[in-house]
Amino acid sequence: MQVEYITTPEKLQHIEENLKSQPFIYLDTEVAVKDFENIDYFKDQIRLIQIGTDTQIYVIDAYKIDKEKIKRFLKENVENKGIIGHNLKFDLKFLATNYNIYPKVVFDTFIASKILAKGDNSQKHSLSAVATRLTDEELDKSYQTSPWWIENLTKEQIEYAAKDIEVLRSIFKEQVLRLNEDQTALKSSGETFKVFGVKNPVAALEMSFLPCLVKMELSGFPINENKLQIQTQNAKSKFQNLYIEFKKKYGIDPMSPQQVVNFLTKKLSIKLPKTEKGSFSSQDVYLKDYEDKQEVNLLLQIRYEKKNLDKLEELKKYLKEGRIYGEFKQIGASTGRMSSSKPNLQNIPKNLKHLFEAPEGYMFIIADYSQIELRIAAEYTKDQNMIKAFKEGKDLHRLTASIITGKDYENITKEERNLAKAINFGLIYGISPKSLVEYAKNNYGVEITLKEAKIFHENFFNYYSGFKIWHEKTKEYLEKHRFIEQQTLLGRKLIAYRFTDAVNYPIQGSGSDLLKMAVVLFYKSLDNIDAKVVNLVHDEIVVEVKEEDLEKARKILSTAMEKAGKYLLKEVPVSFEISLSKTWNKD
DNA sequence: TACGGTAGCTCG
DNA sequence: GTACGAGCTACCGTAC
Repeated sequence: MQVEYITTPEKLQHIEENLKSQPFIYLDTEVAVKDFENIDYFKDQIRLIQIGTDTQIYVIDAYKIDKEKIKRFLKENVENKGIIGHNLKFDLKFLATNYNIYPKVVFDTFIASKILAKGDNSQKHSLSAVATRLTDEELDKSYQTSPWWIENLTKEQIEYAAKDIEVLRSIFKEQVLRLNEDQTALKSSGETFKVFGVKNPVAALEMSFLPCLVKMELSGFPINENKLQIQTQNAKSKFQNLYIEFKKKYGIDPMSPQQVVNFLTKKLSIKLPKTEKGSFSSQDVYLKDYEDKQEVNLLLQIRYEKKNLDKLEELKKYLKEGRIYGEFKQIGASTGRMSSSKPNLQNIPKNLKHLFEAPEGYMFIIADYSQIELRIAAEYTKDQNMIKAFKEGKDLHRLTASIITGKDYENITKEERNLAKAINFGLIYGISPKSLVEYAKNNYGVEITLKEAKIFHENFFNYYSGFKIWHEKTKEYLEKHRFIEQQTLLGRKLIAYRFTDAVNYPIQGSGSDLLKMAVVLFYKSLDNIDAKVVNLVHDEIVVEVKEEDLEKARKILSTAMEKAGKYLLKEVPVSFEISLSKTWNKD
């Protein structure tokens, strides 16, 4: 292993010569983080920057060289090259905050590993786990959390830092081979594709998306701090008062499921259904029928206030100067969807969305794809009736309502439409008539009998026969082979063992392909416009934009969403809503 | 006291 | 025969 430890500006200048001809480099950083649970991307400092070519490894000590000199070096030798690294979101965030460096062409072996796992959750994707799986090399990660802030690093620390790069080389090469084996009908293009020799369109998309995600995390999501504080105080006193009232009146803790169940069944003689584990369940939906009892009413109120309070306090934990800084996993679900945490910005209750507010002089553009999963399902199953309906711009829920009830399209009631909504969504996931009864009641407040559910189920499949065929084929294949390898519209491979997963994964996965592609296209056309994506929620994009750029940004976003839709869906048109608003609540 | 599982809630 | 994907909090039993 050829390792050079770089501690002077002269040495730094010297390696520039060797880097000049490299179209891409391997990169890793070590950061002086004392508490890995609480990383501060804005305060913590990069200690080492490891840069590798196929023959050389340079370990640059950021504590020994003037910051401005390193910055200039990175600007000229790193920012515009292809960057290969493992879990690059971490390194790119620090390069941005420490040195204002934003590479655009990247290949992340962590993301590649997740793509290659095809949705298998049991696989681990740490650098050492990937090394073990793909190469003959083993990696000792025990130095990862060693003290990277001490003045003179040990020889072992430097060697450890360099070793990561060495492993990276073999992993990258093996991954490119494996990704390229997996070519699909759809061809990809773009810089990422060319620089790294990657032909896999899913990899190309994910790698292009990564720098967008870095920007989004660093941007944070603006919130009205004042409103947040006041609302938290209100929620707190409201909850406390109700909590004390309940405890005084009934002598039990309303937050203890056990005590609540005992109280409801013994004292109020309420019949409760069982949970999966066989204990009684006191879920809100089962208590709705007893709302007129004051005990139940108070309990439901307490739960509602408690949820609000929890979410508000969770938000406050991650508040910094009027913005919430959350984290996203780029591939958080096996389907390819993102997930969000610390705090979770993808499950903000509707009644708290108004707190998110663009700062003075800025606005939000809120865009979401309409009935996207249903459209994807139509594309996927090639169901002619559903495709036709979407082409004609029909209200799909209303159409389904008329199909299952046999009534005219024009005479469908609100309740019937709600029921159809339940069926449309349920069918995507392979719902059974039995579950449909529950689902319709719990989510749409529509009560039907099992017999009715069976009829609706049958009517649905008879009309949307493309679905029936697709479901049957999938079921048959699964019975024969035990598992099935599905594919999203972009070519993301997903392995399913259960029927419900087999019909759901490609649809949910295609939705995530679509959203990511729209974001990538948006950033590509943005030029010098002061706009940035501040949140992504599966089928929704929230952009913060300077008021004078509002119209331009709206147009660019609209074009991006349309283009992504046309690229992925050939038979079914996409449709989306775009609204301009000061808060996350659409005005 | 620490940890993991479960229930219950939010979102798509 | 089974609707899908996430994350967070609180409770509660178990292990130390």
